[in-house]
Amino acid sequence: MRETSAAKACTGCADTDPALAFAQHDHSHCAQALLLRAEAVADAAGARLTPVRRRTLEILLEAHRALGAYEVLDRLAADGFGKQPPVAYRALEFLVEHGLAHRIRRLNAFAACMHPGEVHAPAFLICRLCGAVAEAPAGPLRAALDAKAAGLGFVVERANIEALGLCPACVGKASCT
Amino acid sequence: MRETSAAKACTGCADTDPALAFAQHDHSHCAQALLLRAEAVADAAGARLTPVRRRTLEILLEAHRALGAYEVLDRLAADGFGKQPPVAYRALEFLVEHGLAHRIRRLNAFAACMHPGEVHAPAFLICRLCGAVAEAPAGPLRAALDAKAAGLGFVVERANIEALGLCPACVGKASCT
DNA sequence: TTTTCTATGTTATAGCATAACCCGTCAAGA
DNA sequence: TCTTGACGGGTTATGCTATAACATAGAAAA
Repeated sequence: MRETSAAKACTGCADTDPALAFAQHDHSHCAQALLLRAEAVADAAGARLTPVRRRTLEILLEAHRALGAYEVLDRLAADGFGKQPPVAYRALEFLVEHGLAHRIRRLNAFAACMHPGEVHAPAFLICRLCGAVAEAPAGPLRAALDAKAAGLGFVVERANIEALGLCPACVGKASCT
Repeated sequence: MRETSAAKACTGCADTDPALAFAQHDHSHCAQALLLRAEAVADAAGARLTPVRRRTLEILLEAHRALGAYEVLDRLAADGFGKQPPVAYRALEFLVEHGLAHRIRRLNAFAACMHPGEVHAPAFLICRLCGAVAEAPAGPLRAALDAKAAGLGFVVERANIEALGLCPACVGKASCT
């Protein structure tokens, strides 16, 4: 278990200090809270958070990092769900559609959303050394993008903003390169 | 040929009016100019724009849209180059590394860079109906992203900003949906 | 209850990307 | 001149990512 060893108090991955995005912490209770929020979000949308879907979200939350679809699939299969790719892809698609997870294209991977329910345009910060992924609020960025696009007559519906670089923990290690 | 039918004057895809990003135009001479610029860029970097690499760039320029690696490969093979995936991927990787082309992850595709040599952080506007891709300057966005990341102790090295939506030509068609 | 729609599972296949190896070319140094 | 090493480009083979198409079961609506 990656995350249980860190005793650092978790003030909530979900909705408080973004500076904790890269901090190691025990987030089991944030995960709990996020699951509850997910139920509410799905309910509000008239969608059903079925067992596979719920378990898929749990898997993403437990991993606390971005997982490939096939990694998710393996864990679903181990839990007695179907073991063919569409099982994972469908569940993940559902989560992404309802804003409960995000797809990180640079990694061909998926990560649980840390702010479900809120309207948000996230930017992802991906550490190229340790693979950690943080979800940073990008409202202003998104607004700027929309404005820029509007100037060209383009209407933005969805946007991916993904940055590759070094996280706080790795930025030191890499400097000796 | 997609682009030769449009008689609209091309004031230069490369370096002038971004409003032409989505305009159909005969860009054969911009392509010529971009190839020259590419030679200069490669030369300045001490890299060699070999026949395969040059031809790959030409292919992207001729297509005037994003091409999958296998599409590029087919055309390379037709021109007598190797016909195995690594041939295309290596050439494309070279072009991307030297800022002569961009990888558009949302499409698993590659497109020629319209502003080679300039330091630029492009944002891509992808039309979900016609598939057109425009490269919009995103300097301010990138600056904002860097600042946001810095606040979290993250150092951005590369960023992808990709927007999915409707281009000027398609925004009308879609309104009746 | 019957119908209908949604969800889950399957098989099969398509599409994207890279590892590992071989060989030829070219330039620098022995 | 010969050798050596870096680089480029070609190959075979394989792995990873994603979706199409179809079958079945269960929930919701009529």
